[in-house]
Amino acid sequence: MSTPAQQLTTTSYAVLGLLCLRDWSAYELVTEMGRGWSDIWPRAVSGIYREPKKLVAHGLAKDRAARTGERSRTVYSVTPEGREAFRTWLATPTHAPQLEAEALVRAGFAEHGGVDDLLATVRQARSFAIERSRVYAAIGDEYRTEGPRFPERVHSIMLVGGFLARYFAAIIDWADWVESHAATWDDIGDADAISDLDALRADVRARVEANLARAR
Amino acid sequence: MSTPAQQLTTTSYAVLGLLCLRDWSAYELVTEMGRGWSDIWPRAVSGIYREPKKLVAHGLAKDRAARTGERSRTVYSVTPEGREAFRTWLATPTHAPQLEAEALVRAGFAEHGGVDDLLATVRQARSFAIERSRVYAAIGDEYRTEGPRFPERVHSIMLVGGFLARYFAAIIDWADWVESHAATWDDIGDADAISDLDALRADVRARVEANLARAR
DNA sequence: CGCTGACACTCTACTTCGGAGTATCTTCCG
DNA sequence: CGGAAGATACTCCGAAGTAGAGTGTCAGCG
Repeated sequence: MSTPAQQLTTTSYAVLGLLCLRDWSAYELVTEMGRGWSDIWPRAVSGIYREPKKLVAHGLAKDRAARTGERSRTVYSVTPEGREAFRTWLATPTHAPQLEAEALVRAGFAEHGGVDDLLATVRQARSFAIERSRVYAAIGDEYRTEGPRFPERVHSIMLVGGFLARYFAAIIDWADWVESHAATWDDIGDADAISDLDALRADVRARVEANLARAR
Repeated sequence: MSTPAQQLTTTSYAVLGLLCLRDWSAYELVTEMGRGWSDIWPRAVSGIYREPKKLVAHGLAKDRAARTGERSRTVYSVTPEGREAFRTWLATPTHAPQLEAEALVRAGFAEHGGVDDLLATVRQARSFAIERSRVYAAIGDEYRTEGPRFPERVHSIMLVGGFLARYFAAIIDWADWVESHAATWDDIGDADAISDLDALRADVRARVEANLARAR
């Protein structure tokens, strides 16, 4: 038996992780990845539909046809080999996080626009973090009223929640910091016109050094 | 003159933003994007080489051949239309940030591996944040001893630095929080075996609610 | 009852992007 | 001088995203 040509990726393992929890139809996998994982592993719908097929090709999952009325759908389940492969993957080194923050690209060239542009950008980033926090607060409420969907793995979910809460807090904190300074700026085009530049520098320096002070 | 087929992307505008600062060879653009922007807008080298050509096709930049000995290279400069297009782009709404954090995928399925796997993952994420903070501390030292490369735009750079310092702090904080809990776990396979699960929940809840308390 | 809109459910073709690899010239250092 | 590192740029192929397509189900409304 030859190795299938398509390589398994982090996305493959994320889907495999879901299959280790229960059987899912392809649509359910798409919905679950969109609802529960897109803040830390965003993937296009088409890509998610591809993954379980790859897992089947690798022998890590099995598919079966199911029906809703005359409507056909495919349900995927994990194989023992799949469980083993997932456990093995968890023991491999992790890739570094990658952040794509267009708002930061814009802030990094703020001098080419206006103060209003910068403030609008910052407020959009802030709104994003608040809205996402709102979604997770609702999930927390749901857990407390109806119980978690997978009670046996709540501790793992809390680890993710703890990260996201801190990540969104960092965005909100940053946005407020920028706004507190930029709102006083008349002219953004030249650093010479920024009267509180030293305060900006001092904040950054103190925080970077605080991070380094936590090195082991 | 027909509109070129390839659409301009955030990467296009990031490169255009650099061109607004000075002329750059393609190699210099690749180096600069890798050094100064990859923590907020990571892009493959091959993709960056493609961008200035697109800008030229759109009339936002011009290219000219240059030489080092017999070695040829291409130097790109911004056009007035390019400057205007960049200014216009800065006034458009920004896309939400996107984070791909494999460590979080792993943490989110931690119950399928061992405590050691989780701790290793968390420590790798922590090391990443410390190392990146170290790079920015060195850049800060360089700014203080040799002066910034673009003194007129230091305030914009500080805005990016302020975000990254907070982002890395969030990662370090999260890693220490996870480690403080996970190091006491014997069995990670079932939430029933997690004696400090309530502390995990309380941390997440308090932080999510603190974020919401900052809503406007 | 029939129609419509939203949802359930899935896929494909094409384009863009990333990573790995390639190649050649230039400079520096032992 | 030779080798390593840097300068300089590109190609190829697989991964991933976008846009679009299609079909069944169900609830609500005229």
